[in-house]
Amino acid sequence: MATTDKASPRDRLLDAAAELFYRDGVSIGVEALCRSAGVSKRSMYQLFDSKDEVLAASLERRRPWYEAQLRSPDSETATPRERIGYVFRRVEENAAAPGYCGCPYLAVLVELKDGEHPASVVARAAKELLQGYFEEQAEQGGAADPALLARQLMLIFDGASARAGAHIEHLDDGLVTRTVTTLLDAAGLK
Amino acid sequence: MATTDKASPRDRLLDAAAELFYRDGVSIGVEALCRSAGVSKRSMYQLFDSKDEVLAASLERRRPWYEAQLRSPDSETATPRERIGYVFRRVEENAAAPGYCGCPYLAVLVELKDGEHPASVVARAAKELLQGYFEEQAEQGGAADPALLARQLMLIFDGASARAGAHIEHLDDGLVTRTVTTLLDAAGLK
DNA sequence: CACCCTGTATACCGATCGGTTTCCTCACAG
DNA sequence: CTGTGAGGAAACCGATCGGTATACAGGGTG
Repeated sequence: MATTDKASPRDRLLDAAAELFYRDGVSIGVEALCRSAGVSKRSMYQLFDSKDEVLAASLERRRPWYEAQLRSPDSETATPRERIGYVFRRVEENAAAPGYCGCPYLAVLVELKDGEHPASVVARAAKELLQGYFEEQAEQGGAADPALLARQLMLIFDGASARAGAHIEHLDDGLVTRTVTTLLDAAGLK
Repeated sequence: MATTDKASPRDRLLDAAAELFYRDGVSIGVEALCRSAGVSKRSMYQLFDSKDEVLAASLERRRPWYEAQLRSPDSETATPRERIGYVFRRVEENAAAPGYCGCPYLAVLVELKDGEHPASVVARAAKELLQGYFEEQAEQGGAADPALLARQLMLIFDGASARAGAHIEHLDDGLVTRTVTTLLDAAGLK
């Protein structure tokens, strides 16, 4: 889609994989995946050992981008409260976009019930990273129990992502940010 | 499994479906499903039009049980706050049980990205029912904004279910009930 | 030119998918 | 006893699954 034709087969494959796995689920076939990427199955199996590895690699590839997206741009001047708020404003924005299907990492963890799956490992790491970021900010902001607050924020993050992705909740009225504010206040975050 | 051999093929089928779809996901095959239920494919396709209908019916069948399970036993004397707290204590208990895979309705909604799927309709109804229950209790308890509180509680419910089901969170230390208490307090629930 | 090296296209593999059909057994009604 | 209908066992259907192998086209480099 956004992938140029001059990109390497590997990049085309991973970009197509990220999009298709996200939109259609992990049960999308190798045939359809390769067709969409403009890459032959031969090349795919030359670059990766299995479809599972492609899925894992596509998640891994998106991680830095996903991470950067949640990081407040005015990272230097912002307060911890602002940085946390920024994450959830992004969630509300993303959820409103057409084609939103929730957090891709959580979706993969739910779809692949197997926690040993290579893609599950990547997804779990992404989740832990965000939780670590929350905890860091909570600590910096003087929260009474930074670890607790971080876990609470993850509950909201994943609950909101899952429900918006399943289209049983609309986050366009500040539900998430208001809820987060309540938790931040209760935690004593400056 | 727990199903007796004297149960009707329909009941055996739906019980096996509920268990297998929950544990292994919706991509489980009809062959395995029928084998596990001790029912021939012939009978299955005589009772239902398609595998999708079996899935939907199995969710529908579990709904009254699921619902009753979340309803406080001392329904008459309990306060709204106690009734809401009861739901989340059940979540914490269930999540600790081996083989827990999260809320089956949310899992189905995530796995079947198609919101028009018959099973998605059933799952969505189950979710709306719980949310309605929350809203009812919130109103009865004098919450400032009952609809808002109900939606907040659903965020926690689904976030906790999904994360515990994906085994990236353990709810055995009261994380959920403590978070809920914070929200109930902020909402001014008596 | 020949020689690789990538990469595409495609046929193919055995297994499984959702779904249909045939056959046969067994319980019960007359 | 015979008839009848329910239901299990299993063959079978075309399609698709993940994965492999063969054949061929284009672009460097000697």
